[in-house]
Amino acid sequence: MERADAARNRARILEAAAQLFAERLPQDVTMDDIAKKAGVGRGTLYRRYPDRASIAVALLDEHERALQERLLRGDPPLGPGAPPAERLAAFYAAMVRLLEDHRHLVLGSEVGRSRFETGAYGFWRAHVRALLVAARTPDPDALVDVLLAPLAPEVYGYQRSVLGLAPEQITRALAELTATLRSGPS
Amino acid sequence: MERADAARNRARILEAAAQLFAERLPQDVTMDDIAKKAGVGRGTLYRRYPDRASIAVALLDEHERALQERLLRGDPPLGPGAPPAERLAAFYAAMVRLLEDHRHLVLGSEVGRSRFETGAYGFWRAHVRALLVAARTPDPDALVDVLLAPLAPEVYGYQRSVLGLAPEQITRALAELTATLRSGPS
DNA sequence: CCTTGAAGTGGACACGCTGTCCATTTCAAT
DNA sequence: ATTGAAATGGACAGCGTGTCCACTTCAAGG
Repeated sequence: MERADAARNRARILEAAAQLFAERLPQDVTMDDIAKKAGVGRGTLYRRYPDRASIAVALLDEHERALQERLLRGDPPLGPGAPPAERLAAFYAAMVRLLEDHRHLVLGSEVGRSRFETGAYGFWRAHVRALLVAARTPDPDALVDVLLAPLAPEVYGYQRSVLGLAPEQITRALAELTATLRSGPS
Repeated sequence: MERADAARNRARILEAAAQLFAERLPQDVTMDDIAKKAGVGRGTLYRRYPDRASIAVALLDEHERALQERLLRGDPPLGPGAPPAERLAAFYAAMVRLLEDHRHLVLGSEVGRSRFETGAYGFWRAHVRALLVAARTPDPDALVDVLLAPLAPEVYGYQRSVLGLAPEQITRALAELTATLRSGPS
């Protein structure tokens, strides 16, 4: 069980980190900033979260879980039941939504480590790979990361912030990629 | 004009950096390492190259120029003349080749800054965008970065090093994406 | 060949961030 | 109230960065 002071500090840390991530670029938020803002010592911070990424992951966790749950057991086309190409399109749309709602957190969760090492990536990968297999795509293992690449937070951030594209435009462009599945084995 | 000692040191720096990038992960190569190995002071190094990325870019420059030249004026399908979908496939194949041959350099060229800021990305972007326009794809601006995303060095590195995929597999998977162009406006 | 000043050099320095360590404090179970 | 295990927080060492400037080297002109 978690001690009272521990729980209090955990909450403080997460709240402080959320604020800082919202107002600054993730790489400009230092562990010291977070500790200071949370009113907590360095050691306390490091005890739970070894780096920025793990804090962002903690903040993002519930949102990602919710989507993972819907992918596994939700209604079609996001959940099981629809044809693979449509499920992929629905997945893209949902991910764009997730990226849009938590852009800075997602960016923060990848500072330092590469996105492939995170648990979430493994889940998205397994999901899309299953869709590829269901669609009888040749060599799903090679295609899956290719199809996930456009969802990298930096790509999305570039499209939104620098190019000024609307989320719907991006979703539509991603939908074009599902032609890959629709056209069947080549 | 460049002074003799300046030219000598420039050569030393590039050679030292090339060796270090080859034997170590780019983020583990420090400016100090490069200066030390080149037998040059910190100040001298920073005078020409403000960061690691600019050194990697310098090393990569001629290879990227060569491909850019072939895209503009080479034979089809890489150069002008072939249908857009085939030119895109050829571009993918050439990029895989470039990534394979200079993987560590490409990775090094993106340490710190995001890949979208490099001059090279702008060129690849313009090229693919022109192909999309030629194929009468709706909203080329949204699709172009999506199609370039799988060529991010981290993605390629992950597929090669962690998953153990062969370059040909990756090229083939990328070729599937060109279905997006072949299927015509939706 | 010598002078000259501009270009180039290199290493010391200050700074900021990271991650660890441990003496002290706080908690909750008895 | 006691107690020891858990938690805390700030000091500390280490490392990499980027800057600064006294010194050196170059090459052009007399």
